[in-house]
Amino acid sequence: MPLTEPRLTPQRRAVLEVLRQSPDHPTAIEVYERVRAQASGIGAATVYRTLALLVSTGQARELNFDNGAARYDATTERHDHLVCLGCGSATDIQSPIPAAALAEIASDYGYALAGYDLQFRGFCPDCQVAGLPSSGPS
Amino acid sequence: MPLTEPRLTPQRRAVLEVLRQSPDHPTAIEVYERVRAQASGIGAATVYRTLALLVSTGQARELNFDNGAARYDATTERHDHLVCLGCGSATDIQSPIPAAALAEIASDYGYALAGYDLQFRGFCPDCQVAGLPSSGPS
DNA sequence: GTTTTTGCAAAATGTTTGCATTGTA
DNA sequence: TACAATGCAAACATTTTGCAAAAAC
Repeated sequence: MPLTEPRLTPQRRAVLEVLRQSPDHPTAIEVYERVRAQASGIGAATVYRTLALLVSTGQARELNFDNGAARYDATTERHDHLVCLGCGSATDIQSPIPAAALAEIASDYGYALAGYDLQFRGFCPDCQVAGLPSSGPS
Repeated sequence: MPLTEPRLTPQRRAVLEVLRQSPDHPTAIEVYERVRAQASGIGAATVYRTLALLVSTGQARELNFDNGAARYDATTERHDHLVCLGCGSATDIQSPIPAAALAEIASDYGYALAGYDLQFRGFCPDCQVAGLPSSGPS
């Protein structure tokens, strides 16, 4: 555990920059590749460590859409996601759940709620079109 | 791809049995251990393959609460989960999102919705009590 | 007897960690 | 000069896969 504030090193700055410029919720390895593509050298372990740091300091969120790699989001305000079953893209959307519903669930089960994660699954407009020709009977 | 129906082998039956007797959403390895504990021999790969088969045939659901191991649920009707941040336990709950809200999302974003996953995070009653003494300032 | 299923071990995947080196207040 | 941060490689955890042996239709 560090005794001082975490430093904003060039590597950390680059990771945060890339994440903020990435609306597509990249994985750690995608962040790593994008940082490298933008000139500066960085190790994969540093990317993992930096992403964990950003999450722990509230500057990023970790997303778990499936059991593949974790994805990261620089949008830290509460929001939900539409995840496409065709192309895997994830779109930010606003939650349709009223806060009152949360409080009710909490009290019903004696839970102290900290938050929730909500993902909708389906096919995005592009994949609906693309899927039509090949989805017929074989 | 098999040309015939999947067979209900003893191993597959044991996996399904164990899962149905497990309300705690076990991981693949936990299912593996429980099947082994109940006498019959089975390999881990068979458990993974069987769980995937059960999910693909609609007899089980795969849960992704965090980026650890996937967890499995023999309750296939739509439901959501309360996940405890203290002990990791997961409780089934009913909190359906109104169909009207789903329809609105679909039309707003042009998605063909297939479903959604909703997990609440918080502390279960036991962990609220247990957490109090040790959560003070250090 | 042909096809499916199993089980093991190896490979693949995603992430974390040990540690020597580098950077910095 | 302490402490923090990096980068590499090794370790780790989970899951998938290749393939020969076993089982089922």
